[in-house]
Amino acid sequence: MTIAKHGAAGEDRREPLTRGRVVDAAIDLADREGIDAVSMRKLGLVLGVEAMSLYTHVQGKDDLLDAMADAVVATIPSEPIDGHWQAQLRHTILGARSTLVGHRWAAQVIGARTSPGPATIRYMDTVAGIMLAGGLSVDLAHHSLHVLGSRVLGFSQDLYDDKSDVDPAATAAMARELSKVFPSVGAIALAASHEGGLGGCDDDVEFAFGLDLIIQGLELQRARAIE
Amino acid sequence: MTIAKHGAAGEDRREPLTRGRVVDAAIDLADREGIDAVSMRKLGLVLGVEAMSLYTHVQGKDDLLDAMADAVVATIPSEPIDGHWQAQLRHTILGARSTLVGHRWAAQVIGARTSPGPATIRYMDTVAGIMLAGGLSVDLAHHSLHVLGSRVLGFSQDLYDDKSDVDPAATAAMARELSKVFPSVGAIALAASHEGGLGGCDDDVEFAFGLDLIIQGLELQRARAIE
DNA sequence: TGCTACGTACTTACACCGTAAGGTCGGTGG
DNA sequence: CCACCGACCTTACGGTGTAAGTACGTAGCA
Repeated sequence: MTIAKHGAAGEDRREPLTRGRVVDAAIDLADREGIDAVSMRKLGLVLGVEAMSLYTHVQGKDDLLDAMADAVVATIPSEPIDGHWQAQLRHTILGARSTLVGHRWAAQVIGARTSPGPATIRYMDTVAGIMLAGGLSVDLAHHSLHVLGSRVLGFSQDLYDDKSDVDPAATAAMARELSKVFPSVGAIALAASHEGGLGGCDDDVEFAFGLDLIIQGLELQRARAIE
Repeated sequence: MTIAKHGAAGEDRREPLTRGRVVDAAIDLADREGIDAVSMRKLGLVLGVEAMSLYTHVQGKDDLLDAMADAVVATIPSEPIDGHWQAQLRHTILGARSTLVGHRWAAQVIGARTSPGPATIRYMDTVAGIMLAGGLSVDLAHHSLHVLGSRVLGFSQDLYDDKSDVDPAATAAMARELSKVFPSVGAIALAASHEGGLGGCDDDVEFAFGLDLIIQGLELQRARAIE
């Protein structure tokens, strides 16, 4: 009765593939057998489809990995809690970590991506929002984002590529655009695009900032233990 | 006159391959063309050798990657500087970072490895030594190693696998063995094997420790900016 | 000296990978 | 009705890691 696909008898017709189903299946496969087991052929097998059919919903393997990474980040819980900004921040970051721990491949994949997806930016906006609301300066929040990003994700991901082939004006314009949807991240990006010249961040500076933060904290702990 | 290999005319005979030459060439190739360009065939091409010949000196691709990672870590400068432990630590970590920045693929590769090589342990021993000499408790030094490790290498690498199929006694024995060559790391491992029960480290605890260190540091910065 | 054993390098072959190119349906809008 | 289109399949190409088997120069020893 119902419309049959191809040579099927007309009853076991599977529901059509979608980008979401492909990505979800890939995540599932990675969770079960590791990220290396995620190949187009094996993924097709899982979905009862030829490998090449996946390319109608996904541009290529890289696009698939991007989508997987962002989909995982999208599942990070983001309900705010009460309390001062430090408790909020702690809660949010631990939530992110526990999500990533549930997908052991995720941190590695996210780290290999060149630019963050929408969910990732959204998450950064949440974190940035907590810090700005807590009274941290835009500048300090910016540094913190780098430190915490590298803490959670295991690397430091720039919001913009390091490529310097864009002029500051264009970068600033992009940052303004960003602000409409993600005000906190936008504000940070806007500030960075003004001072940094090229809109990028100096990785060396960010690294040293985080390092000094840690060393200073350790000294505090040491002194506290002595006393 | 000299002994010719195979069909060669007798003069252009290349010097024999060694594990070191293979690894060095692989590092060179990765530096120039990225880690993805490092394939057994391409590496063989660079060395004027068939791909399979590499397997005489390297157990497989994984072994090669392990060796590459450890070789890079081995080039981290380790000359101590004068000053208090904080300056020493800062100097050492920044040195490690600048080495890793020179091999952009390295952090990713190290992160994907399952256990650290000798050079990596040696480096950890240097860092641990600075902290212990600086007056940090073994426990605090242990936590710090985790925080700093994940800061430099972009991940948190356990000294032992998480597998709990070894009894505490054996782990402790291994730690004692380790102490002979690497006293500082050994001391930490020994302490961990006593308290942790299974000799492993609780990743969640380590993560929270580092996170709190950072948050506490940020609050300090915030307050300082206000005043 | 001759013979053996071994290490090094080569050849071949296999199963897998990502994906370019093109074919074949069924459903839909003109 | 028909032309189109999107989902799916088929085939094929050049790449990957590596298991297995082979050839050969050298070292050790009789």
